[in-house]
Amino acid sequence: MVAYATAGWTALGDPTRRAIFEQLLEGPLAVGELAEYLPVSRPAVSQHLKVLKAAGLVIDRQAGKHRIYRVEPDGLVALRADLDRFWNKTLAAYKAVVEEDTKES
Amino acid sequence: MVAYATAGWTALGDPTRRAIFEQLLEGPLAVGELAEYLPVSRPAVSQHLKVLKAAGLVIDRQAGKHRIYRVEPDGLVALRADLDRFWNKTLAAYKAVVEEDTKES
DNA sequence: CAATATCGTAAGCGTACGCTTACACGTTAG
DNA sequence: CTAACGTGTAAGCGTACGCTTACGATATTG
Repeated sequence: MVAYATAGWTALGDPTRRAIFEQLLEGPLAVGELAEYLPVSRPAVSQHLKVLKAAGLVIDRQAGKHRIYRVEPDGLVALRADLDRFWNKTLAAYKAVVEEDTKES
Repeated sequence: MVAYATAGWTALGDPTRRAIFEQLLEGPLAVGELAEYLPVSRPAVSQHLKVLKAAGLVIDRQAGKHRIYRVEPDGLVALRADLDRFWNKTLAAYKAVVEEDTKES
């Protein structure tokens, strides 16, 4: 199994979703509050939250009339797995390049 | 400074670019060879490589008629910095949640 | 029960963007 | 010098997708 955080990469590929996610890193917020920090409408935030939730990056909780969103580690774990794999393979490639350069003298 | 790998996130946000990048993780390739692994045309690959290069994720080297692309660590370093920040803040948020739950008994 | 608040979703629109075809440029070979 | 190969880029097209407005659903309040 190679494991891909396809949904995660796609989710954080959008600038507005990154902004939403970064804001939630500062603490849980309701959708309406979240929208105040952003230059887009509340429904737009709702739609982005749906994507972030599907990627396991946020989780929501009903609190009276409000729906509180907060960050969740699951999606980040998958992204870290991918990124670590990228990193290790990149280093291996670099090592190969260095050895190749050393060989020719 | 907060540092954002904006270009990196956007670059790897596209599935085709991720496929290109993953292929390059297996070793350096020319544009034409790279295109053989993918369901898109060679010019499309060229355009994606331009984006990946701007994000510091790949680097190119002229080799005769061919132009060899290979992965580069710079872009990954920036992504790792962002992801580590996400991770730390997420853990801190979780810690706060646990303490809050412990308080109420 | 009516009224208000908070939110999700449907519908529709506009634009960014990923793709292809055609062409231009540089390099190598004959 | 011509021909052929490998590639980048311009032009154009089609569609995915991010956004807004309008509406429906649920939960609290009076």
